[in-house]
Amino acid sequence: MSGHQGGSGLKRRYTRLSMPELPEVEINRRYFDQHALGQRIVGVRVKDLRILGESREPALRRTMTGRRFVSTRRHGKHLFAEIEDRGWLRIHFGMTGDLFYYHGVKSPSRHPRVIIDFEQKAHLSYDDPRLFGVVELAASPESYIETRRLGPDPLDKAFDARSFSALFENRKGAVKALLMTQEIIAGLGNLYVDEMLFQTSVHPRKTASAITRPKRKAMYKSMRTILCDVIDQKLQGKSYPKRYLIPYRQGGERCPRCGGTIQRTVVFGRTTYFCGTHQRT
DNA sequence: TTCCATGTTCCGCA
DNA sequence: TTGCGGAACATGGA
Repeated sequence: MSGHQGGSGLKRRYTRLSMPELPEVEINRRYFDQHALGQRIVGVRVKDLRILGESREPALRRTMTGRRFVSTRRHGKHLFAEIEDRGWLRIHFGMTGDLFYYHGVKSPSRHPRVIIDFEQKAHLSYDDPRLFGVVELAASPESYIETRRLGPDPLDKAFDARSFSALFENRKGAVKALLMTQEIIAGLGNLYVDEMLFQTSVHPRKTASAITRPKRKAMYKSMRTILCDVIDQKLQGKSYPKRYLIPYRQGGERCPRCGGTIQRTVVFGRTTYFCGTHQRT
């Protein structure tokens, strides 16, 4: 993972990040580190109980109040924050989750679901208009990952090209389905799966096990590059790098790589964009 | 008003 | 066991 400090992007607010996939969760993790770590928690307010997952509100309040967050971790699209001597808080951002740190009485954000109060009127708000996210207590990241059988994180140092390639063995389904399945690899979402297939000229419906070893290696490199570059670009407040598919997700557009036509279809139940010319079956 | 949405889970079926 | 399609969740924006 790119370990350097976030730039001006971490000072963003109060505009939303785009929908949360791995890069957005990583940016939120650094935002959490910068603003919430080490501060004493004086209160927890749950504005909508539907966001809580397995945890109950009194348990959440009791566990966190009077404590501090001492570290964070990210695995896939899950953010874990360690509560001193009390386990962990897990945040999943769903489709529309986001974090806002602010001072004062009134939340500047529009859909606060859980607000963590710190000393001196500082607050961290978890916002989520669509309520698909989850904020709950967890024993540890490891236990959660094991219980949910989550696959490796794409940016984990120990997750190398060989391990990535091994995921394709005996998989008869579409490569897009493989990459989207969190139990196989945890953290890739619709947008970035389409992007890495586009950049490596792989058709989203191609049978995973039929993809050659060299191609898998290229996909691995593309995956890491895309995720790291997007994190860096977004931290700098920039848009997507040149020749990315992402800005062309409307269909009928010209492919920025080969001039072909960008097609729209559905794979694994998700809207899928690809270039009909250079991404072959 | 209708359609769409970058996530996840569950169910039925092959 | 694997794989796939569809529905459901809840809300806002184009």
